[in-house]
Amino acid sequence: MKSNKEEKPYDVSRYRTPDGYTSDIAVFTITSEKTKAYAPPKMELKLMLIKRAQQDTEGNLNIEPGKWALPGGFVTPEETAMEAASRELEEETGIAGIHLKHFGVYDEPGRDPRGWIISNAHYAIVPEHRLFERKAHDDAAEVELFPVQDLEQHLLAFDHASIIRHAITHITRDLLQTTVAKQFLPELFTYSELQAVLLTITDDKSIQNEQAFARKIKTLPFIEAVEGQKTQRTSKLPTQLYRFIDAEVKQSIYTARH
Amino acid sequence: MKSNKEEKPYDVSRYRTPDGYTSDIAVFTITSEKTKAYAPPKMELKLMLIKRAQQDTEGNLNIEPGKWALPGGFVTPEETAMEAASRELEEETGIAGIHLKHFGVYDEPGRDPRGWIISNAHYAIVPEHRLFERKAHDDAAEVELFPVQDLEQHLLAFDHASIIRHAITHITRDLLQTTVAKQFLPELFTYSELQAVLLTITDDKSIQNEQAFARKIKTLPFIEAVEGQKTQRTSKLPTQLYRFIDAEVKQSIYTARH
DNA sequence: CTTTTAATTAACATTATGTTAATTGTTAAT
DNA sequence: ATTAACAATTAACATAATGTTAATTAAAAG
Repeated sequence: MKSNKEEKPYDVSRYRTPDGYTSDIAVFTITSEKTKAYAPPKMELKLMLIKRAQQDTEGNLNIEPGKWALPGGFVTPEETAMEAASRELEEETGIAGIHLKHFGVYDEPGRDPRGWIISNAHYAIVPEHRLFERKAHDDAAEVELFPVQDLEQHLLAFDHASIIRHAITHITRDLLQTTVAKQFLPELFTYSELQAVLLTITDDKSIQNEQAFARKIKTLPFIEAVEGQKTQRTSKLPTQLYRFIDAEVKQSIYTARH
Repeated sequence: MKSNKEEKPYDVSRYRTPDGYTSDIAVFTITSEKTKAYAPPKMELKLMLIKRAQQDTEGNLNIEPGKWALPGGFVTPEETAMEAASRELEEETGIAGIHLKHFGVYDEPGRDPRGWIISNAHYAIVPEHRLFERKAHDDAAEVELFPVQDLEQHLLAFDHASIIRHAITHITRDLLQTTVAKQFLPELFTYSELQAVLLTITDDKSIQNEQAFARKIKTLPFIEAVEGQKTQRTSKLPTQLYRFIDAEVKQSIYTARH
């Protein structure tokens, strides 16, 4: 904030102020399908949306009814938008303590017919198994997981189509350029499980190639093999387990291979 | 926004609303110092800050006077925060049409003593030569460029110390992982000029090494050599000029070298 | 004519990758 | 007991990229 010429100190009443500040959440999960025993799973990235009801619980007509929308709600003055996201997510789905990341603000005039409402958007990563906790809580809205590919065809509320496109762009970039893939995986995982996560959002040849990827994972500075820990969940042959370690990742496009 | 149980449609008056929505801008420039003729310049990344006045032009006491702060101001309902950033930047410095990027929102309760004020933060890149246009406009506040290293020691307004740390983190990452370095350079540039820009924020060995970097630039898919275009501004030997081309850059930490 | 210097090229050992093939350890069927 | 199946792992090797050191080039400046 600069000291604006028209500004009187401590008096903000002269400005028109926003009619609301909301927090929206793009909830991603990866569903795993076991095609058979002792084989790596097929994975698919999905986004959770809720269907807006015709009317709220007080019987009032709802805005944008019947359309699919991101979960979210109004932020209160006692919390940050990220705290609100966490709270809303728990109210909506019963899931607490999950990974959240801010990725954008939506403040285009007219984006919300109710007034000047600013949306602070986050994406969340929920491991598939934690979604089972959800069932008990979905008392209100219709909730559904959509594969990220076929989202375009659905009728979305407000400017959520645009927000969702950005969310997918951001999570895709973060999966490739940060260690956030960790959030989709168990503490210990095999090379093929990590590979399956990455292949939900990329067709990179070096990641598709099993031999190359299995060789590469051993040299990554932010992943370590866990001595003596093996699993048979992806193959009959007991397979090495890995874990992410805290290591700064800063990769330059000017030194990387292309 | 979900259809909250307590929500009446089209009636937002029941919620407490923010007292203000501001747009702040971390204005970066790289200053070039020519140590001698026919040699690459020494470059340094700097951040522009303004010193908050004791009182505004109406003679009222100002808030957080004497502290250094990011330029910025209140967003109006007819514009986005980015448009406000662009407008404020022009009002403040007379510079129009420069590169802006959103990097965060600051909404911690109590961050601004004037009330519930949400800051939407951007960084801006201004080529050094465009700062000369500034002189005429700095009618009001004291403006100064600070090397990004020694910012910690200055007294900063509000939570701007924190915002500035994030701004530096983001521009550093973007310089290495996107082609935004383009914004600091002329249309055509030599390998040593690009190298000098990158070395303002990294000590990566492969970028420091001249031979390696000069060899590498020729293979980067997002940069092309401009046929027959050479310059002598960095050396006596006429030097090849390059330009950025539009090419999607998506680099994975799982395939890159470490 | 000589020195100076950034850019460029050369050379070569080292390391990483792409690719194809073989080996391993286990399950499950015969 | 033997064998087929198969994901993981290792091996092998040609190709490509990188790190490093050194030589060459072209122009300026004395």
